[in-house]
Amino acid sequence: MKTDKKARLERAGWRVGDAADFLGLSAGERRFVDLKLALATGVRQLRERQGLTQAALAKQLRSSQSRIAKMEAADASVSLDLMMRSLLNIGATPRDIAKLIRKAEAA
Amino acid sequence: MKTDKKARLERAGWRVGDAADFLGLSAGERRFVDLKLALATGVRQLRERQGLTQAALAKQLRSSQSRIAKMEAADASVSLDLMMRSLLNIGATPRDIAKLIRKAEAA
DNA sequence: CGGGGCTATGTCATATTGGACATACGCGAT
DNA sequence: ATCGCGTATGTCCAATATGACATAGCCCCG
Repeated sequence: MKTDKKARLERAGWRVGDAADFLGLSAGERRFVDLKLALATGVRQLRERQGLTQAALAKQLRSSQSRIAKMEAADASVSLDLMMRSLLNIGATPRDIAKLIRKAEAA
Repeated sequence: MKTDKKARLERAGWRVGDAADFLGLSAGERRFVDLKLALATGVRQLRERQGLTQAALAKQLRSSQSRIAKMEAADASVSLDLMMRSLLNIGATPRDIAKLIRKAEAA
């Protein structure tokens, strides 16, 4: 894993390469955060493509600017549910989402 | 929407075709539940393919049999996060998940 | 007819996530 | 330098999801 990516994840509140490693869950967990990163990117792209500010999107989703920011940063405090709902309400189709997820393949 | 599907959703705690319809969020919400249904199905298939019981899977995921049951029923009380983590820990690749999501296209 | 193994459903206390708010940061324009 | 605008980050407490447990239903075997 590239160090800048690692740093980015750690800033986002994830503990990378720590004690969880010897537990069976870590492989899946890693994929999980990669997947979240991919969706986070998707949200930002879609939002920008529509020329919306975070605040505008927040209003549309009845959320808040800070949530959107955290979401786009794949902060550990935001759920996949919120990301998915956001994507779907921004106009992403299941197909678009599937595409985003396949991008997480590389990891 | 087929009536049996509707009934299943309602049993699972979703309100289908209700007041939310005139809010902007409903289209996305519908896609969201379809997506959950698709993933729920995926979890069950993968689990059965591996010859695991719900209890066994629960242990592997440090969860409980009842959560797994609700998850496979796409109960409104289970998050996408749990489903994703489960899928990933069961051996589903992002690619597999993307495929499941594309199945939600039809809806 | 049990009894055992598996799944379904309901409830509860605890843990995690949510929106809101405040505030800091970055950056271009005046 | 000081706005103005957008984004980032941190902290509240209200709302929602969690595992655990109890219990019920279903099959299948004896």
